[in-house]
Amino acid sequence: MNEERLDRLFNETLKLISEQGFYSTPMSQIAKKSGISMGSIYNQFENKEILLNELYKKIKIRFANHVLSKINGTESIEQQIKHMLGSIFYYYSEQRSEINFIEQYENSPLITEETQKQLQPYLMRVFQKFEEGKRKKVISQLPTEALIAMSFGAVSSLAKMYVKKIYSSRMPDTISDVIDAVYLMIKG
Amino acid sequence: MNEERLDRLFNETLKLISEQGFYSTPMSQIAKKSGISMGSIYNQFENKEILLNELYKKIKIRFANHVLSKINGTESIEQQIKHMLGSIFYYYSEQRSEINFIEQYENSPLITEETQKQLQPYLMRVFQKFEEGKRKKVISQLPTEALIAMSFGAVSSLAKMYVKKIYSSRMPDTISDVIDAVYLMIKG
Amino acid sequence: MNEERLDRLFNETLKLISEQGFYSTPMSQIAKKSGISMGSIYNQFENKEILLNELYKKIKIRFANHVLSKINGTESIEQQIKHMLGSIFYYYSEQRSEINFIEQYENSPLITEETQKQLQPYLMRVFQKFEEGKRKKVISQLPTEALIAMSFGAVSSLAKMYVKKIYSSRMPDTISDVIDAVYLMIKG
Amino acid sequence: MNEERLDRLFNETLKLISEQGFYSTPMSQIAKKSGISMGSIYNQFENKEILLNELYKKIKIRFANHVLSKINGTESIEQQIKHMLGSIFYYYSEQRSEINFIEQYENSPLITEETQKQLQPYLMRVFQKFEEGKRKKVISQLPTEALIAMSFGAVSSLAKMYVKKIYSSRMPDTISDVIDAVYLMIKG
DNA sequence: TATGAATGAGGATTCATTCAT
DNA sequence: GATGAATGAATCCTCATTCAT
Repeated sequence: MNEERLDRLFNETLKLISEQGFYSTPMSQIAKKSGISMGSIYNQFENKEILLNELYKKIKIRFANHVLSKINGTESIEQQIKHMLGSIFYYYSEQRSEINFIEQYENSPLITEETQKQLQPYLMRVFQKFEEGKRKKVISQLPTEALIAMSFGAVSSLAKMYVKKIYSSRMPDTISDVIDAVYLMIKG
Repeated sequence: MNEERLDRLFNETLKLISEQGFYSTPMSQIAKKSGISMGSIYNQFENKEILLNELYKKIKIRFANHVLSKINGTESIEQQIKHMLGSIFYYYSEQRSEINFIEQYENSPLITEETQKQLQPYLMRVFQKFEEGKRKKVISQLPTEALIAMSFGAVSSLAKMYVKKIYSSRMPDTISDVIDAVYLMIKG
Repeated sequence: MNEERLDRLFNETLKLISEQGFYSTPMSQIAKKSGISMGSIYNQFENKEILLNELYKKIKIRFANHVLSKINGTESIEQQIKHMLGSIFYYYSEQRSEINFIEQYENSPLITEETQKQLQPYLMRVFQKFEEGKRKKVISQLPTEALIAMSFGAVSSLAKMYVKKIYSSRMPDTISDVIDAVYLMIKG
Repeated sequence: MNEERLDRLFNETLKLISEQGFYSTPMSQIAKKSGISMGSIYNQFENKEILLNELYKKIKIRFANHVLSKINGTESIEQQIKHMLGSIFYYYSEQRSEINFIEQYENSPLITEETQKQLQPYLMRVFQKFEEGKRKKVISQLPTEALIAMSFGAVSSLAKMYVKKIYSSRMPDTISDVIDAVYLMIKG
């Protein structure tokens, strides 16, 4: 299957599943929407579960790269971490299909230890950045994983709430305030 | 259906679904495990979706009550909020089936605006407590929903990570440190 | 599933498969013809393979009982064996569906050692009858299994050929001659 | 398609089907194992059924020639017939794949009258040999087809039983005894 | 009200066959 | 000729739901 077809398959699958859920999206519908026959899909992916797993990895890596793109600079650690948090917020707010898919998948029995492990390398650079911050004493000495979980969890929850409009629409004005607050938490 | 049977039904459903997921848990299995016939289940709940929705509400309310039980005291706002955060951490760490079910449900197409609204009253008291903090200037003036989302998001992410053992097992020692850090974030 | 329905299912399955073969007979057709829904069939039999296996055992036992019914008498060993051979000939000639099914099954990868073993007890009495003949010196001292295989193989081949009409239709006249000939073989 | 490729195709097909059965052996697997592309197979054989039919005829003829090779001699009719029976026994015992394929095919709905007729010429010489025996009064006056069916059926059943090891392993010692016994049957 | 056998629409998957290269 | 990716009809099987007892 050439790249163009594969892309189409992934994109349509993502769209359908984020709208309808895994189990309300039959393979036949994926085939129809993407214009790829079921036979070809099964030629490429052993079964539905594997298709979804591959899609998950692809999207998760794309997300990781988006966040990582903010930590290449020569800025201060504080600026780099705040940029990361900002791009997480952005991704959660804007890339609704991707985030919806990721959260469905991560809370389903489909996810495996194995898959999680395969994605670890992509998180390594984030990890190292926080460790660097700890060494330089610009952030708290709490366990690194804790700092990452707390800050990423805070920002993503915020963004999800924002999108759900439970919280009307004043958010954009306060994003940088909010990220400053989150940074206070990890600064200690 | 008497209360004892209903409880049994809910408990077994929760257990099965948290282990296998919604779509890998047939009604027939629920009937068998709970010792309630399928006829009786359908007599009580129009269909599977409604059964799950009722179970979701029941569990979510139980969770809310657990957290709310911490804000009845005469302690300082800070103490009360820290207790809430602590009980969220506890719940996420210990009540695995409940949390797993909740997260599956909230990330599935089964959840509806309607259901979310029905649960709003239970969050009202949390909301009021944060508002009180803002009035008394002991916490930040950021939007209340933002403060709640950030702090609850930080603690729950932390707890989930802790459980997954990505973060080995030193966590219990640092829970209060971590909660202190989260409080810094909302204190502003 | 009550006995009447089960009988209907077995009979229609037998008929369809002997006409069309295993793999050209979908479960849906079996369901339709027998008037039993697919759900009910799968409620009773885990899968198609198991349904066919059960049918095979049932038919094979019926066949065995038909043959065994001839060796209860007080006649001479020779008479009893000749009667058995006659009833094999009859069965192969008349019960076309049963024989066709049995031969399809025994030459397919569906048959298992296990199934063969389960049917052994039904052949025991035949075995003992031949052993008795050997003890009484009325038949050859060749291995008992060989005597059975040879004589049953001869008669069944004969019957199959007869049915296929390769051999026109004079057979009925000579059945007893033929059985006498077969008996010569085992008499030694 | 050159002869070498065709041979490879037939051999691999035979092997696969004798191990897995017709319907558990996809064309794609045959293509892969034989190293012949599906396109080439379909270029040579209109469809799967025709491929199998051609293979059947090829194997059946090979078997027939093996048996016929025993009746060219100048030996007595008795010796020639016994040699044929011996070679049938040998073939059934040793050429497991071929025999398995033949029996699967002959008991499936794939076999046609037409195919059977095409193979008749190969049996003609066997037929004539038995007729000669009848004329010379060295064997029974039963219908020739009956004599052939009985004797071939007896020997092949014996060999199949022997292979299945139901009958442990003493057989080789007694083959000639057994063939003598079979000859008694046709001698009358 | 409780039961659970019966139903059949719906979905995942397979595989013979085609055809553009 | 040779290739093998692409096709989609056909099949097995599942499971939410019903209803006679």
